[in-house]
Amino acid sequence: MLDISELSRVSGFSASKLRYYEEIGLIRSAGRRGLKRLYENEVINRVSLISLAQTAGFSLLEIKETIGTEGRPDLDRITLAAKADAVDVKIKELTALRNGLRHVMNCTAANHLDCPRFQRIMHVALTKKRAGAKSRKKKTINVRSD
Amino acid sequence: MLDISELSRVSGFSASKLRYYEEIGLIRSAGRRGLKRLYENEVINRVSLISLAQTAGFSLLEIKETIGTEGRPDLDRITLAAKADAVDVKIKELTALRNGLRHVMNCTAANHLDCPRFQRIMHVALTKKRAGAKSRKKKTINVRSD
DNA sequence: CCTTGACCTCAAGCTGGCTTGAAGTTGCAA
DNA sequence: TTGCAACTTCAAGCCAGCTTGAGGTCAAGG
Repeated sequence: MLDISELSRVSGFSASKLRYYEEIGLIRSAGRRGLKRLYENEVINRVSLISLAQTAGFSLLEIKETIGTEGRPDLDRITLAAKADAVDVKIKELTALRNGLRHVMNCTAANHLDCPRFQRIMHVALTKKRAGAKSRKKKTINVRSD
Repeated sequence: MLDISELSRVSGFSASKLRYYEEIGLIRSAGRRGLKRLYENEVINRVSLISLAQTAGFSLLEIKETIGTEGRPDLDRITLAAKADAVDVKIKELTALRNGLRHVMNCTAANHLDCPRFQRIMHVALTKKRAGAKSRKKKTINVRSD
């Protein structure tokens, strides 16, 4: 069992962040010693995973829905599959972005964004990003023409 | 040349977002017709790239520093290389995350986060994420969690 | 020429994800 | 027993990244 300062040190999360996560149900303390929270060792894995999922761009709410509340491990295959696919899409976008950046580093074109080679590298990602313009559902929320 | 509603439709960005991006110097309008902004076609590539970079987790400020203000294409190799490397790290993390999620889908362990196979899949990413916390202290810390 | 509505500006508001601060409680060492 | 550092709660504050609203302007169609 860890107290909050130990968990903080081991995980790299501030104590306030850990309390906040507990408040919103992302992690759970196993009990108290007096007032003080006690955490099980498994929580370390959990916060690492949370951190990773944040890197992937998921909101805390999405993360909660995906990895569930601790102690209630009924992870839904469909949700998991959807998240895995979403991550996969992101991997492809980031790969294009990385390659694009690496090309630009060595590109002598005046305006890199208009360099044909750059555009070819980014093609899939860019056109996908643009494709959301109609029937969009995700991050850039429905665009009312005002 | 596009007006803001055309750019909005084509890019999937709301008009207010486009105005906001212009305000903070991320994009530029080529001029006005009366009051109304006119954008060059290249801006479409730019906003797509911005969107991609956001997916990669960069702040608008970082994006601005990396891709520069339009018309001033002095992209710095070192900055670009650093960003490309950062993206590369993220790709590796996301790959671990995706594989982890796909494993959990088919894993029958009671608590997935403690499943050894899951942990092995995520190992590199998880330990990296944890590395921010120096655990060089006198007291014996039981970081192992399985 | 007049209307219309798509644009404009500027300030204020909102959400997510925390941090900070004030004030209270407690385990533990002396 | 006392002292105090380390915790606690709860409310308020902060930043990024937008959106919303009120009120103004203007170019084009009737």
